[in-house]
Amino acid sequence: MAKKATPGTRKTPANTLTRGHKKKARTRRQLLDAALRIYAHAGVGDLALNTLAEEAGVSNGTVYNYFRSREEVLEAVGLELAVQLSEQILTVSEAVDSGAERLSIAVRTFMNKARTDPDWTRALITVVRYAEGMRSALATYLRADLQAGRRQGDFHYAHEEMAMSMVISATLGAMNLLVEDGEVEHADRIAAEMVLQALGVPAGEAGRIAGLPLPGEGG
Amino acid sequence: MAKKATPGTRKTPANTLTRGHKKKARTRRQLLDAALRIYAHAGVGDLALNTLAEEAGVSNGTVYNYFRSREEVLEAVGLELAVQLSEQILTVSEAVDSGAERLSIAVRTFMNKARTDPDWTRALITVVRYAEGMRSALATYLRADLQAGRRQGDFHYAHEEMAMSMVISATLGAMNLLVEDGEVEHADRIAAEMVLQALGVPAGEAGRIAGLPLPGEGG
Amino acid sequence: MAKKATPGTRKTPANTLTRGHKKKARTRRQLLDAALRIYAHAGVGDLALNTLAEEAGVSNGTVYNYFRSREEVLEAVGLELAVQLSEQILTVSEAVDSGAERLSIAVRTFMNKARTDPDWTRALITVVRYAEGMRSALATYLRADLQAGRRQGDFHYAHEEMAMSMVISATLGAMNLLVEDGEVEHADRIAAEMVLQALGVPAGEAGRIAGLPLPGEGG
Amino acid sequence: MAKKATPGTRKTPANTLTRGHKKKARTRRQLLDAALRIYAHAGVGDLALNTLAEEAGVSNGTVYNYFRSREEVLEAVGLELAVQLSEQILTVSEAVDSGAERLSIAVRTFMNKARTDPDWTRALITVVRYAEGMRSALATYLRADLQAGRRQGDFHYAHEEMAMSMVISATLGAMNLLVEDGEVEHADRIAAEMVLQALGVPAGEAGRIAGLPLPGEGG
DNA sequence: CATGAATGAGACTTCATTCAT
DNA sequence: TATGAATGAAGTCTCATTCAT
Repeated sequence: MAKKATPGTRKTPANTLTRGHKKKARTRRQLLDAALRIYAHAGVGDLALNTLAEEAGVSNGTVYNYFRSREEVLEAVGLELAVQLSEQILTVSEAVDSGAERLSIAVRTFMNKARTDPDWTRALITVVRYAEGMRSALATYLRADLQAGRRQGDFHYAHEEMAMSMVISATLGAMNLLVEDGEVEHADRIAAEMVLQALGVPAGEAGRIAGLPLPGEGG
Repeated sequence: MAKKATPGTRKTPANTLTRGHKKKARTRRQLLDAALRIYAHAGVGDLALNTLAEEAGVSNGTVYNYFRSREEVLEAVGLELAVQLSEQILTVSEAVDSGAERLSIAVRTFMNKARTDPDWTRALITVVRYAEGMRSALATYLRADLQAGRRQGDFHYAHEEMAMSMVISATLGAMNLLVEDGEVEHADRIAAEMVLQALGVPAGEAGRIAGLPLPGEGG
Repeated sequence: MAKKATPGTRKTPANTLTRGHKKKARTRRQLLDAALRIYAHAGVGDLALNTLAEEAGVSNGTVYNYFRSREEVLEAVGLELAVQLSEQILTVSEAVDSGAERLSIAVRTFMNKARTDPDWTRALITVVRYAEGMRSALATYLRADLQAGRRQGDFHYAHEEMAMSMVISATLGAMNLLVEDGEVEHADRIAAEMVLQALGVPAGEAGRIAGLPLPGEGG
Repeated sequence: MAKKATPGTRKTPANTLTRGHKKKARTRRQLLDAALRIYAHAGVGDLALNTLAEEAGVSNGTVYNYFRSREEVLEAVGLELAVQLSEQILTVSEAVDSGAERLSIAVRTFMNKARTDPDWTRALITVVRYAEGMRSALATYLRADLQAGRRQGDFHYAHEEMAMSMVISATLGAMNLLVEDGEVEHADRIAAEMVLQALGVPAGEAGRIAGLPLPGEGG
């Protein structure tokens, strides 16, 4: 057939260790990781399955041992991202009761993630745009904090869905700015402060909450 | 670029088509309008030139008399939308000096546009996502208002780019909510109020500004 | 891309005359003819559209300018064959009133067709097997003759559907024998005689009818 | 039957598997049975080895322990069906000497089989269409009856191959009608009568023979 | 022998683009 | 310029077959 490269077929002298035993789980992860890498550098529309296979180092047909269709790949990637998202959110702010503080921590965590892991962030933004369902996943975590903040007298918003929509959009917008246009000093605090203010927290209080040390930051 | 004629693209070199450019312009507009209609109901990835030609009522080959490639069509559509956007913005708030009020008017105008013209709104959102340059067009108008508001002591933001990014994202997010999830009472005022608050306007003042009658609303 | 042959694409120095004006109709016919040729030499399952395109001398995508899917190609080929079939049947036996004679003429005509045009016959057999609807087309013509023959006291059958099924099957079986196993002397008369007898025509009478000169045979 | 050896593919070199061939034979049978079930509900083209393995309850790789290729599976299925066919034919009409009666019994037996076991019948029809060699297997049994009937003065046919071809085709056609279009009263007798008449048996005599009680029918 | 993940050729289909009329 | 048939690269998906375990 005179192929030119045949990257992931038979010889693969280097990754013999990948030929182990938990192959199935490993391959699935390779595929999902590869998909996230592609998302980070291209749009959803550009996730071609042969590209995905190549990036994951498997052959064309292997993708279909794990997903029944292209659509299912996209779903799975979205789900994967949502799971990673949950971990981001749940790890942090476990011991915090204030809804405002929790929201601030969440916003700042995401902003910092955007700074330290632009690829993951780009993938997230891509998926959120594509899969409206992703927003629901985000909203689930958010809603509790919004309601807590309101109960606690910190938040004053007229319409919960609008509030959630704007918090999510604004945060993603800020993350996008960070990822695309480069560094901004204290971007995480600035973003958190604006979000808090948007929800009715007075400027001074918003600045104070946004300036609290992040849990685990040692301080 | 340096092509010699560039007939239907951008500059229309003034020597070629002094005659018969009437129909030409009309066909071009048909194509752009058709593209917007398609954008509204599908994504960018789904703008097939076949479909575009059919929607515009011309044959597929004709598209290439006006655009050199699909890419150029997308660019032109983005530009077209930017122009319509300018009209939206400039028409309104001409006689208003307060940056905060001007911003409020802009946000509310867009929100109302989202309510009354969902197709145009969907197209706008689609294009903004696709063409990052679109954000710049929006930012141009926005920056003046932000700076005015700050000069006038209404806005207090720490980082102008962050502020612009969040205003744009939040507004588009709110528009999207309106378009996809249906009616919200006073959505325009709620959105404006939140945006103003995010920029540091105290709650009461933000509510007052967001509640002012829109110019031309008769009131 | 380093393709190796690219067989049916551009050069084709011989059929420059096909580049004429009635291209569309011509191409469609090329495709249908090619499909029949393929049917004759392979089964329905082997009608790959790239094979079809190559056989027809057009490119891969051109097929889809004429048919929306592979399924539609198969349908169209079946229909085409049915039309040619009608012509076969209707041309002959126009002036004959006897149902038995008409049936005999039909059987013999098909048998002779099998002798003189094995490819067409193989294609017919292939399609009949594949598309059950084809049998209906045949049955339509047949039913009238069966009923006429019965009214005229020649046919005596207990169940019309069974009778039609057996006439069709038997005739196609005989055609298949002719096509696959070679020459048989007076195959047309033998087949007609057996079919008539199966329908209750006494042996002598069946032999007589089957031996009548065919219309247009000059005799 | 004479079948007990032939466990693996074709020749079974006699030295290899003198032990443990019990399970092997069982798996092979599972595969063949599964193939027949699939044939009954789909075409030959749809017999995917994946599906076959699943239907047989083994993994896809296992198929290749019993057959060297898909082609060989198809052959084996044809052979298997031929064997089952022999059983059908030989069981019946052992004590009958008249060729006409034997043929009548055979036709009626198959017709009844079509009524009581549509799956087997569909598989048979599928295989006959696919494997031309199957017709030979049928012809072998048939030829003896045809010749006996002719010797005994019952059959009068002009060409033995044509006669066999038509008997087989007509019977299969009638079976197909029964299987696809549902019940027909006395379908077996009607079919037998028509076949006998086709072979030159006078109507009354054909009716009488076709109406004889089937051996084992208790009559 | 059994398993089932991996492979890759090949089929179907879409669509941006070209070009003769 | 307008037309629309033709093109072919590229993508989605299937499935017979191989092979390490």
